[in-house]
Amino acid sequence: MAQNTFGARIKALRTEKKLTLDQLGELSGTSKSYIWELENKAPPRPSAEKLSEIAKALGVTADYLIGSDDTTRKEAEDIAFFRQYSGLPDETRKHLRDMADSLAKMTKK
Amino acid sequence: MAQNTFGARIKALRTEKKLTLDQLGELSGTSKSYIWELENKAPPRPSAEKLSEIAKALGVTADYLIGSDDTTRKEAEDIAFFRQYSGLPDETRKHLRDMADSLAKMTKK
DNA sequence: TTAAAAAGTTCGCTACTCCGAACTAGAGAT
DNA sequence: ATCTCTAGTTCGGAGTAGCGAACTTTTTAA
Repeated sequence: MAQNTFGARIKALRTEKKLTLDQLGELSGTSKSYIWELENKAPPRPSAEKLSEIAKALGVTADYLIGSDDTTRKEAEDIAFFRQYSGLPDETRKHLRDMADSLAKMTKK
Repeated sequence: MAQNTFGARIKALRTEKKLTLDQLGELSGTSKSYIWELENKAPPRPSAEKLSEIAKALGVTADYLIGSDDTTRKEAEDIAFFRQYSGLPDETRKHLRDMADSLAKMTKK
């Protein structure tokens, strides 16, 4: 059982994505033992670097994981997506927008 | 002279807001000596907690300071604002939206 | 059932974060 | 020129982040 908000959020996201400790460790440039400690030991005080990499690997913002503000998970995912989108090349962004249009039409009628 | 992107961004924001090392330290729950080290020593590896508090004090996102992605400063400020806005009570948000409307009209004509 | 593989847990150690306190530089007043 | 106030800089050390490697538990395969 997670001992803290931060750990609980990581664990929730990790298990939902069906990642093992090892896999998330690899994805975020850290170790499985440390991921486990973050999830289960209190209080966790990761470096900004680790936090950022873990958040990126899980597709949310760092602030959501920290829980420093009351950003909701949905918001965190949206912002993370927006950020990723902003960094894509022009053509890819257009591609994405087109797909969004199609999807919007499908759900509308 | 700042020795790294991270430090350069903090320094730029701090001096722009006319804050001293001491003041930013106070605002972000840290010390002036440490703020100075972040600005001038390489490579800085602050804890997530410190990073988050400093970002909040400077009104930008943590990810912008880290420079882990290519989020622009404008984006970082917008996102930080959006986040803050989202956490405000209904009435205050309405208030803000009204003010935005007025401002929009003024700039339009 | 049981052997092997995968996932999770523990722990000791090294290296680095972060602070306080002392020091230096600069700016203004007299 | 000197005094004072403020801002910036240096540094030693306490405490902890984060790792690897060994260990335990759970899952999978036969």
